Amino acid sequence: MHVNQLHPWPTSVSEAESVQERLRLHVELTGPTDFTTVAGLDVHYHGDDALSAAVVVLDSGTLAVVDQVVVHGKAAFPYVPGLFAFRELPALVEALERLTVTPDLLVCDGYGLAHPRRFGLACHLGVLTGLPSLGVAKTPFVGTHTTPDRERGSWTPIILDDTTVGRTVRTQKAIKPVYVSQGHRITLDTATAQVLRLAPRFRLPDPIRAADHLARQST
DNA sequence: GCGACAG
DNA sequence: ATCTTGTCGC
Repeated sequence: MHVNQLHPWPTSVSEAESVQERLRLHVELTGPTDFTTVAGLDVHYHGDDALSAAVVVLDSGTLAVVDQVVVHGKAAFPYVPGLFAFRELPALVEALERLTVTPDLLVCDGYGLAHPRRFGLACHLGVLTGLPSLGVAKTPFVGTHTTPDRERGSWTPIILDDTTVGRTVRTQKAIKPVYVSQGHRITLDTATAQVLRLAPRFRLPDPIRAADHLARQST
């Protein structure tokens, strides 16, 4: 698939923050509710700045693998909370470009709207590709929230500056919740429903698990 | 001011 | 994220 090229690559924290402030204006918070194929994205780090970026496309109904790509590269930015996306973006974009199919939804490992400038990795990948996207994180990052009930499917809002920016979602009974937020061209209801549908058996959605496994195995 | 801070 | 041992559960 084709991905719009990244704008002048930031070389400082302030430049990276400017890129986020500019691109965030393109985020759309409504979109389709159903998807034929779904891509999971994840990155595995080795040593200093070496990394493997994996994308696995699954059939949305059967969860069978349709296509997969691994790219080996280097972190493109130092780790700075809030600018985490700049580390993995070039490798993930290259992996997406090498896909033979265009997925209908990107399921990203990290945050989307639940971000200090409302523009986490999931938003960034969504805007660059033009595809619907959502973020699933394993730990809280910004905002306040309460604990959801222990039943699978229960959730609570994540609030930042009096605005809902995501949800804690219990994907399995009595298992730690995940933190879901919108990326691009998707509603929070749809993002929540998709995460639950894609995580029928484990804490994390199958597309992310598949990408995680592929990135690890590729070492 | 200090610590914490997606991966 | 990674490092590494221990522990729990299928």
